Amino acid sequence: MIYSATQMEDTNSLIEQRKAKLAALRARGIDPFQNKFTPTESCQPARDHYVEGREVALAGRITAHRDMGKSMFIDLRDQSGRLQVYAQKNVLGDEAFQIFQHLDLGDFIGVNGTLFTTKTGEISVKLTRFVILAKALRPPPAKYYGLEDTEIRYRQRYLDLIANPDVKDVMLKRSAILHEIRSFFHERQYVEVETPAMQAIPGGAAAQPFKTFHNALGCEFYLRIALELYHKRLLVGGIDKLFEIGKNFRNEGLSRRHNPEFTMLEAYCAFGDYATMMETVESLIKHVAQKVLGTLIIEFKDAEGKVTKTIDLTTWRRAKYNDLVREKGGADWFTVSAAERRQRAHDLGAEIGKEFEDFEVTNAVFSKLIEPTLIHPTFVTHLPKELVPLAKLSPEDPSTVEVFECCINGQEISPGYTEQNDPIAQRATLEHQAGGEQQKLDEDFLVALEHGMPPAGGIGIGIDRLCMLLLGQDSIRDVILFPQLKPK
RNA sequence: GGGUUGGUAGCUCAGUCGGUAGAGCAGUGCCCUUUUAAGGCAUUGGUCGAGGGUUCGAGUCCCUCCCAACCCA
Repeated sequence: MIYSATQMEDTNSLIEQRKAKLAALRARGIDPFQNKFTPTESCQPARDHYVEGREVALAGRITAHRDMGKSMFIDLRDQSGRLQVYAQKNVLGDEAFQIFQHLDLGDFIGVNGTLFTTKTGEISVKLTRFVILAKALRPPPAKYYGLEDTEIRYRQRYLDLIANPDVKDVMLKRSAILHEIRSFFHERQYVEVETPAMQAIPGGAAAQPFKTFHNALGCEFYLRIALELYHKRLLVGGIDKLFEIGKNFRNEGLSRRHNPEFTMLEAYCAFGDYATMMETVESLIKHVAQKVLGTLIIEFKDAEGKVTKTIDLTTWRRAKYNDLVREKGGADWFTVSAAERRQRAHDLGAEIGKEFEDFEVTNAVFSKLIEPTLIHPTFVTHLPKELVPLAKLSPEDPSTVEVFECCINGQEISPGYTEQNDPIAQRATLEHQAGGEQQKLDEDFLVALEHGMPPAGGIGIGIDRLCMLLLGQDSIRDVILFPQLKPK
């Protein structure tokens, strides 16, 4: 007996029991933490290439065991899937079989054996030899209920990945989405770039930054809130088509749709404009959906698996902002008085702050009453210039700008622009934004523009939100492996 | 920041009116050589999120705080 009752009597916690087993193994000269074991294949391929009697070596985690006394079944799991292993006392010998019987759920082992099919028709491995690769000192979550506790799921995501196969599937698909985005842009001869995450002046968006300090340089840095300004420097430098997928950091509250660090895609195309970028966004998302999901019809399901919402990515509507507002607020919306607009907005149910300017009243109607209804892809174009002060005016209607917001599932997925390349106009808007605080003005960026930036179209897409959309997840935390939580 | 709900065994959850903290699974021991949510018998396991209060007595009632989810801003 290597595990006597007396060895265990003072060890009543599950962790203590496992540590006692570890000590007992070591006492027998067995090191249950091996450096290497080379499997011939993974579990699923072994199953796929079934030949009765074929010798295999497999490695994985024990996720279930069924002890029959003088024989025993375990489930071995690796990333590819699960394979059953059958151990027999008369094959292994008394001592090895007893050690095998005392393995725990969660232990990693390597096995050698031959493939066979059980009476009940399950492809299995008849064990001839095994080695303990890593002993688990803590018990895994229960197998049938999975792991429900949201806090443990997010804080200890590895347990979530072990217990909940759907979670793993979402995370693997997120990886596939990123792969397909890169592949799409590479196919179109875009260059993938990397630009600084630590910036002396955080620009390109209006958001609260995180601050940090560089000891050797003796100065403060901010974590970037956008990628844009460095990308435009690269357009000046002659990199005509570029994209970056990187983390942005915004010092704001957390919610179902906000994580303080999030992944952003930005792409710029010299000699393109906002219309070029509409085509790009449409093609990109169609490409990714088709490759990763195999369909352009996205279904959102509730807990019972019932389809609650369907989004059709096959047709992409293009509509002017003012036209959408007129559809909702009346054909004469822009000809009545500002006071009348305020009254109508209120009557329609938009919340209007007392200090709202006229364009903000209209935008409250858009963002609260129109945008949430844009379920299927819609490019909203020609936004009023007050809303997007950095963008270029539309030659056909100078009260609007050459901008789009791509809305899907009732929210903005991607904004796109004809980028500002007039250094004097750019300086004016940035100086206005800085409010006279010279230290907030990115002079280096303005100097770059003065060297000449080609006309260009640009887009940004929040990757986390794109993943939520494509993978049918309602919370950003369910598409991020380690979402931000308050430290305990 | 405000509101709602929740936190009890490793996991999933009960816990009535304030009266000795429970179940299933997991674990441990015994039986069982083709099981698969294996089965049978026995059995261990608790800072009831933390702290304070009321009470003869608090998982339960009151207060403060922590963490999380959802809704709102």
